[in-house]
Amino acid sequence: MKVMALVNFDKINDHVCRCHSFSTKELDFFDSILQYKTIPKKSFLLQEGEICNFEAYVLKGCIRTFYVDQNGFEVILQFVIEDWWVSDIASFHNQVPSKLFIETLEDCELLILNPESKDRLLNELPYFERVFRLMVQRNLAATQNRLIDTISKSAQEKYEEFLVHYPTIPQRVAQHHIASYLGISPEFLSKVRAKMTRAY
Amino acid sequence: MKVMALVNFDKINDHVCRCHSFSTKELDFFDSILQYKTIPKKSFLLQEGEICNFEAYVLKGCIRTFYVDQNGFEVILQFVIEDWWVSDIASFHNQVPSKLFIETLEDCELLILNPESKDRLLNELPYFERVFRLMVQRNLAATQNRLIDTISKSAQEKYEEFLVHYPTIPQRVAQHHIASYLGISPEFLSKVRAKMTRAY
DNA sequence: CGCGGGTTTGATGATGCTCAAGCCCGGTGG
DNA sequence: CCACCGGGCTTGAGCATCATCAAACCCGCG
Repeated sequence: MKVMALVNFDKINDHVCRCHSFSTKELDFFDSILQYKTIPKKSFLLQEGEICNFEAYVLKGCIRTFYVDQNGFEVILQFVIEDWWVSDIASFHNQVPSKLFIETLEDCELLILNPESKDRLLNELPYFERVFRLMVQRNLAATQNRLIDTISKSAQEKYEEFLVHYPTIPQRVAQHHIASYLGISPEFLSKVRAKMTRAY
Repeated sequence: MKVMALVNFDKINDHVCRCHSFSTKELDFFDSILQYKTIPKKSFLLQEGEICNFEAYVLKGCIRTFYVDQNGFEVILQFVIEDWWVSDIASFHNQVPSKLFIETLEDCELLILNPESKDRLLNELPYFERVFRLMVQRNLAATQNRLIDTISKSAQEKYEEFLVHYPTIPQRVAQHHIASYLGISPEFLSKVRAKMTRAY
């Protein structure tokens, strides 16, 4: 209980209140259901074949979710940083084995929901359905935009787009991870960058 | 009222009951809110810049949603056929101008929800929140899978994947539309197909 | 100081695009 | 019934983009 008092719920409470204005009492209940956890960097929160049993809100840190294709190549789906959620929703909700890996890139502080606590939350406070639907909707919109960029833009355009959209990420993650996210080889990203600086 | 009696709601009722088992009475209310509409082929349900004011369940027909990039190239996001929903969710929910086009490829029969009727539905029958969340989740999972394929597979692999995943679509839509969906040029898709048949 | 991961650079080659021409086929008008 | 038209599909030549492989470099760390 003392430990709980050390956790700052302001950010996540603000976060959910952007979807629906909850009362202090409701927020207290919500907070009481969350499980605070710290994870060192380079840890796997989830590996392929496991059933994802969490939805985690990132208080601090940086995480990547990625898929490994049949040739052993990693495709990074998302970088997740402060004020975002991370999970494999398909695996979590259908309780089926995941096809994804989820790995911390920095030491992380998380607030975690597991399937039981999420059920409890939704039964108690049905308006949270909306919070999660909006979360998924935002994710879908972002993924659609990324799909369009992946299809219709050149490597350089994709990288420039990435820089304006996620200006803080390049300082936090390795360059070959960004290449993997963009769907290009690390060597080619290096050449693109060289060309961009040469062009002042 | 006579007209309504002609519309067959069985399919859409089955559809929503896969998410939550609703009573006959609840389903009747749901059906009464839906608006039946027929649309001839080659019509636009939505054009870039408009605010999307519908979520449509496809009773019959085939629809494409696509984006036009800065060079005027179309990128097809989805083919939507019977028993699927079509909308620009981002535009619909946030009431912001859409970046998408939605066009019928065949004569269509639709069941339509507009923002007011959807609100009414969700207030009356909160469990429908879940129906729509699952709908978005499925869409997200599909889009993620497609993103992975787009990044990690060759043109031929993507086409083969498309054939197994959507076996009925090639008979219904033009080949250059499939190329646009796969993110390859129509000429190259033609060559891929030629190569595949040559290899028996 | 040497090791090792990450990045850079260059040479070579594959994948897939562009452009242009020809073909197939259904629809239309004479 | 045929000639013509037009949209979509195919085919080929040449080319841009980007991957692959190998070597060198950079730099933090033990």
